[in-house]
Amino acid sequence: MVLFDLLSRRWAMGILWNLADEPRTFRDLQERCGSASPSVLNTRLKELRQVELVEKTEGGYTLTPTGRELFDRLEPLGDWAMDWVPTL
Amino acid sequence: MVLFDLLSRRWAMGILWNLADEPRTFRDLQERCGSASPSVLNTRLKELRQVELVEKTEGGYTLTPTGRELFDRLEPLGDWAMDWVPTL
DNA sequence: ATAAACCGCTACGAAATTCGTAGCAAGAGG
DNA sequence: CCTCTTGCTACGAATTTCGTAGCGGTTTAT
Repeated sequence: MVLFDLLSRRWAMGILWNLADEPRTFRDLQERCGSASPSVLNTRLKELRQVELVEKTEGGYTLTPTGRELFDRLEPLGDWAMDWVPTL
Repeated sequence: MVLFDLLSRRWAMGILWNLADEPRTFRDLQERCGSASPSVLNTRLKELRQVELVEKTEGGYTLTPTGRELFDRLEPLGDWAMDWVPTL
């Protein structure tokens, strides 16, 4: 599964998640992703841009239309997680 | 995000995906996950069992009810990926 | 009963990924 | 100028994953 392989790289899902609301700068993303190291973050952003899920605009990094499609499928998962985590 | 952290470990999603239809043996899972090394596979299974998403029965490894709930949210993502991948 | 095959899993060194920190070049503002 | 912020690179250390070998146990075939 190509997608799973891509998403299971560290911070990949977190990036998509944090770009959902509004464009974010590099450093903004960094903070929101538990202070991910800039090298990994940059690598991940390159990968996500290469497959056109994320793009860079003047406002910062943001989701492409395709990226948003993916996010829409990712959101239920995140929502479900909110209810699930406390049960641990 | 605790769930994202868990799922973004190698093979985690693949395991859930492959347990969806029927219980699988250790070695069966191994093949289906692109010949993941037994050490990682075992580590991942331990983790997934610890949070009770997966359990071990006489028939092999299988999803718990909670695991299935998660899978139900994961499936749309996989389905979407099928349509998406060709566009690369 | 013995061999052959399959099972779950451990061991362990090599390879790849990620982390953490430091810091540079470029642009904005004072 | 000087300072601040931003995007990003560098690089060694720490962690994760890989690949392969193999052990002990159970079933199947001979």
